[in-house]
Amino acid sequence: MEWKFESGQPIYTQIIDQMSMRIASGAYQPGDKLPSVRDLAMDAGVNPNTMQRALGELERRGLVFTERTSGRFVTKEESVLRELHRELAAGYIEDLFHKLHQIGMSDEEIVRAIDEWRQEA
Amino acid sequence: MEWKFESGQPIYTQIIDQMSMRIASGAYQPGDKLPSVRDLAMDAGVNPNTMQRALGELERRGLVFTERTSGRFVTKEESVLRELHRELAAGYIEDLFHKLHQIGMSDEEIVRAIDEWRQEA
Amino acid sequence: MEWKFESGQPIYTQIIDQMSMRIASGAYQPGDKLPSVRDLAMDAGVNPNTMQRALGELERRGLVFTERTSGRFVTKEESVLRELHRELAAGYIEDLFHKLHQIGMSDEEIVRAIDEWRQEA
Amino acid sequence: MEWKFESGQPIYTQIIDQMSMRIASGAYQPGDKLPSVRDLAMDAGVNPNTMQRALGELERRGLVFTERTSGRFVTKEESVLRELHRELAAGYIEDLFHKLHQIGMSDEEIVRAIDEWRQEA
DNA sequence: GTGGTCTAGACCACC
DNA sequence: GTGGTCTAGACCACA
Repeated sequence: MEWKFESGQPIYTQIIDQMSMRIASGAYQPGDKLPSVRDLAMDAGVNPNTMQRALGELERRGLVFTERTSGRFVTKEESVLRELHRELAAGYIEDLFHKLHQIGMSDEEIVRAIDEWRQEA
Repeated sequence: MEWKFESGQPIYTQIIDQMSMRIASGAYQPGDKLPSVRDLAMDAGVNPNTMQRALGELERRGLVFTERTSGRFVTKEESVLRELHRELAAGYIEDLFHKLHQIGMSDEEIVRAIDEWRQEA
Repeated sequence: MEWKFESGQPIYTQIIDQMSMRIASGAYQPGDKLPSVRDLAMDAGVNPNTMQRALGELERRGLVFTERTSGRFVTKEESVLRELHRELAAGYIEDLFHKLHQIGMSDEEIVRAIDEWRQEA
Repeated sequence: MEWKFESGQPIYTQIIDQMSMRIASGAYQPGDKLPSVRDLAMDAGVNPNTMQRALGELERRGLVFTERTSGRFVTKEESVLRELHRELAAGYIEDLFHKLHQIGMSDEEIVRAIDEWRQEA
């Protein structure tokens, strides 16, 4: 499991995104215990406070929950996980359309390009 | 115009991608003269050699051409630009499918998600 | 049993309030022997003199009484306990109305809010 | 305007509560510019980070909004302010019932005590 | 000047 | 050991 950060965006939001991805992809399964804040922070090479902030936000979103003295766990709520999938997909799709709009493609051209790509692949 | 680099991938390939994007988006128009290697390198905060290498590759791909005495220019060949668009679009589309496959979506689900997203937006 | 003090108010009055609450709530039952001044003071983390002063006031109010040789005891006088309840209740109710007046609610609105709260809960 | 903190509860939550109270009471009017994070922090005698955290939460709740370089302002959304009043009132009322339950009063006795208190006052 | 982010390091309560 | 909170101090982008 690797961390990859790019400049120009807060690290804690990038952690949120990458942790969300890991949960959505099943790298962390529902009910799994996450590594401790300190371990995650060391692994990502960031300050524990920064990791804590990201995890706090993930908790606020319902993706993880905390048991005071034993650790953090991935939620088992299916509805939350379904919504996570929906939001991630919407985000990535929006990114795609945004980038392709930038190079002058219309929605119709994009849809056509997707169809063509699928036939090739 | 800003440069954004992420760790974990060679800088010069990232420069190639971003320069390609600028040409495809029209930020650099066909026939435009590019800034000097030294200026581009300073602007991007990279070593001139790195920028040189990236520009060499862009030239190999036909996106830019050099006139010995006066500098580098964006190609005016429409076929090259069309192909650039096609390749960029294919790359982004592939990225999208890759990410969504990672979170367990099938091709059909992805296509459906795109349709839903377009209706919402 | 925990002690909680806030700045901005004399400690000994806060002790009086919290001891009153314990008696009213039955944490200390009528006739119960109280811990020694020294133990109470240590437990609360205050100077024995401060605790002594608070206990003196509780005695003046009739909530506790002293038997020279054996210690301090919670009163068994029902009338005193009834009055204690009445005063505590009045104090808390006054607090509530004070706070809600501060945010601009009239007596009628407060009563209505209480009714609504009880229906929800 | 004074700050009062009690031990046993995180400072940042107490700041949230007290700032909410100030907004609800009109001490800060809708649209008012708040003092800067640093000024508020100095005034409250806490670290700027702690104040920042509290203000961030107030923003998440919609009570204040930020204009990047000019400061933070109290929301003008009436619905948010109405909801704030409702929540504050509910919280205080719940506190009252909780405390009075602790000293053995039933809901009916509490309501009766409130009526009696209002007649006396 | 403003808000926003990040690090380093400390202390706490809980079990 | 766990998460949670707090401080001190730094740097950034923006205008």
